[in-house]
Amino acid sequence: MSSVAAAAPAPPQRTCFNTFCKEPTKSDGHRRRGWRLRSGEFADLCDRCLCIYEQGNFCETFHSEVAGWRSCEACGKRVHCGCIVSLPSYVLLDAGGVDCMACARKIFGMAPSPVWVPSPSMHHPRMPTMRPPAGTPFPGHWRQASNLWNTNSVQSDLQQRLAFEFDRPSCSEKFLQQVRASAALQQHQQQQQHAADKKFDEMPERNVVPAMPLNAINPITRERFGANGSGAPGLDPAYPYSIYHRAEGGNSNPSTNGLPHGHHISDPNVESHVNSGVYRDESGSGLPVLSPTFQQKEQIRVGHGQMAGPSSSGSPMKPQFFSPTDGGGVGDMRNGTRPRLDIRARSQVLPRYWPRSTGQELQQINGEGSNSVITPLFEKMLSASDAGRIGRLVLPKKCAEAYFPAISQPEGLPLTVQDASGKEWQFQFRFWPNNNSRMYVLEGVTPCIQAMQLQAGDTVTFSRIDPEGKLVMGFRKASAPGSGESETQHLKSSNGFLTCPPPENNPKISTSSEPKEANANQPEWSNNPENKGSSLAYVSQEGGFVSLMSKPPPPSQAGPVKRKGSSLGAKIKRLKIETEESMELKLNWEEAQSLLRAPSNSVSTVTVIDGNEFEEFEEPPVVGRRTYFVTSQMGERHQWVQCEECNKWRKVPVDALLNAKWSCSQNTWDVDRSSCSSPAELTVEQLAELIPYRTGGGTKRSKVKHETSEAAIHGSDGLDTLANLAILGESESISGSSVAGADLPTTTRHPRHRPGCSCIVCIQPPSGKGPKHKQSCTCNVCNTVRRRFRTLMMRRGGKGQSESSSDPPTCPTSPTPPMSPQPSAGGAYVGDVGPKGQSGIAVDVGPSPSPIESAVADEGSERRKGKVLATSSSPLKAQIDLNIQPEKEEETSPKSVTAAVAPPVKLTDDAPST
DNA sequence: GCTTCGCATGGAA
DNA sequence: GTTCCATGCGAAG
Repeated sequence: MSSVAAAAPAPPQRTCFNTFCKEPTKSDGHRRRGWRLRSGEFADLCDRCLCIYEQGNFCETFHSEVAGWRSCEACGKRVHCGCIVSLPSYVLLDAGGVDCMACARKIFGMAPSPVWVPSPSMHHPRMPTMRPPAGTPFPGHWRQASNLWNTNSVQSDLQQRLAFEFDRPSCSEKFLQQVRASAALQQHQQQQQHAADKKFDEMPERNVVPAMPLNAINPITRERFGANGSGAPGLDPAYPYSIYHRAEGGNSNPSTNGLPHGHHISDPNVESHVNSGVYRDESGSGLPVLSPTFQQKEQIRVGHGQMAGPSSSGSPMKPQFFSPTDGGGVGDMRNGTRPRLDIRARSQVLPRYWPRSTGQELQQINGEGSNSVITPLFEKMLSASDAGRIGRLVLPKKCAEAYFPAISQPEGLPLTVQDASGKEWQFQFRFWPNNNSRMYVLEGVTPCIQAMQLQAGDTVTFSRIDPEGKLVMGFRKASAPGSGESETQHLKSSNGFLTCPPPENNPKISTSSEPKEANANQPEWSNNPENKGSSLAYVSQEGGFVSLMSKPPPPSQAGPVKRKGSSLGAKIKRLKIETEESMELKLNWEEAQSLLRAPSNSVSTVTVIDGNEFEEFEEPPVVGRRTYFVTSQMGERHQWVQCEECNKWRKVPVDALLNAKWSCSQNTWDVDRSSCSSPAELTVEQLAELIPYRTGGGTKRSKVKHETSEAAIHGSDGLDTLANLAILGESESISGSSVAGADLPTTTRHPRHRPGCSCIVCIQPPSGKGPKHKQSCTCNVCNTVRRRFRTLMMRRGGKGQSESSSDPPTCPTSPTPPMSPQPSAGGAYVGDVGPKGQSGIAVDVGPSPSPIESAVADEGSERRKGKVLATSSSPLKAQIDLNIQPEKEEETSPKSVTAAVAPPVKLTDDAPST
């Protein structure tokens, strides 16, 4: 490494900046300025050094003994690689080695139109080398930055540091100076950068395609560097920074230079790139993928002097976007207002809005052979609000301020956006004042959204075509490639650029700018032919649409299924996952899929769309096969599940997760009863003792005892049973969801959410709201639950022998099974008849109850104690008044009770359980 | 009663 | 604590 470069910060001195020289410099006020230093000043050189430097012989003269000399692969000439002065004197070759600039000119000058080829592996993108613009005097203004690009080391750091600066006019030179100054640091940084690169590669945002020239002539670069001069033959002045890939045969080593075998200019693939202006990934994906690292480089390349570099936040990945119009003063945006040069805002664009447009998408925008430059600006996953009928697309503030015209009035201005088919849409770009800030929206997007058949979870992309300055809106369906839905009739590529025919050619896509009410009224998911294979879904009461048996979007892209009150949508939206991860989730979902079934009491509506039946339910799905948890006197816990085919009840392990469609053949735990022909383990009567009464019938415990039909058993699913257990003895029942959400129906004993009441019902938040309760939760509800359980235990302990065996409660998740009959949280005692004559069986039903559920259950238990005891042998005969005041109860609760508390487990709709 | 508009709210980052 | 933004919601048409 050159000591010259290492001594980048120029100290005030009177001697030649070249430490090998030490000649005094002139102090006549006319210093001989060499290269620019980081400080912005110039290396102060003596006359001799300056002269040599200007001739490009600085290294050869003064650094000949310094490490870093290499031989030109072509002519063998010694070239000093590393010092700041040597930067323009060589070109790094793709296959390794260097060419001196003279040879590089000869070799590359014979090449066809310049092309740059991305790495076959986005993990190791090819670092482009550069050549000077034709006619640029060497080593004049142009500075080769091959060192910079050859390694990732300097690049990220440098771009971070220079990002902001570079987007300003006249920063290019500064940038290049920085490049030169930083080149000396690269060797020290390589190790660190290697790790950083690895980190890059692991980042999901790596699949980013930069602003790309598609056979493009960047007007700015053309302007800056002039028309084709007298440079090397074949050099296109339109590509002053074009990246050359030297045909090196098949000796490329991706590990060393990121290029695959055969990636040379004669490669048909490469040729096609040249012809089409498309670069693409050769890794087999067929999609052009570039790392952000590459993107940044390419921005530098194309947008020389216009790049909005990454922020200095420390993130090496934050891509920045530029426009040839930015700072160049050319090509004002079509919509009237020049883009602002709010680079800070741009640098603050959140990663989730970073564009991930593929080259194919961009090509579709641009069209074959177009000379325009596509600049992906940002993208956004549509929220339910965005995709809804309101017609407002909330724009990320930073993106709006960075890429859309500046607006000072809330009314904003109309914005013409072109879609992939060339159709132009008129939106209103405006904002609302919001918390001393602004909230930017695009209004009137409904027609466009509908034309694209977009829904929540899909992604809209915004790009810009330069030099026209057109805004282009594309989209990407949530069922993106890899979802295995290639069989769909259209939009199979799941983006707005590939296979979505123009609306006029696609009867499924409205060409009207008027909202399609019919479509809008349809449940989005089921209405979307994209979702073939979907078969079951329900519309939530809140208006949210929940796919049930249907195939939902990947979790990473699924639109929110709940509206306000649920953070699921936002979480999902912000979840950045890689394809592999999404596949994992997909598989998990498929597993979970088998746990879903339609609610028993819900009437479905069948809609036929494109020959596919979609069954919709008004009620949320029931998750998993209904089972009944039973604990014997011996503490043995297991589940009872009914075979779907033969209706026989089978005993399965307590931890078994059963499909909604479970049959004896899946009884792998009991081979003797793994067939429907095997006899039942228990008689129906015995089962009736085990299984609580049916739902919704207003039946009481005593009634259950006389209920002997399996249909009766079947009529109650886990949640319903849980709820009914909770208020056993009441004439009303509570649905499972009501239990979870405390959306209790009106009872004769307690009004729904009576204001001011502190009972266990009223202290709960309204349905679907309120915090989730963890085991350590000390909220009022949970504390009340605990209190009441202690009370219950104490009361039970004070009663007869049956209660005396009421040990700490058990629950399905309890690690220590009880050794005696006991009520579990949400469970209930049943009679003395149990499997194989066992008595004192505690029954848990379904999922682990939440504290709220436990509370209700406990209250039900208490009520049972008081009310049912007199008429039943069940230990749960007491009754509790829902109007009980917890405070008063607390006063009467013994302090010494240390009964275990059922682990609070929040039961949510989206949590699969059995 | 429906839709649209504008702002407010609150969860998440 | 601040900012963003998804969405609720009331007012107006």
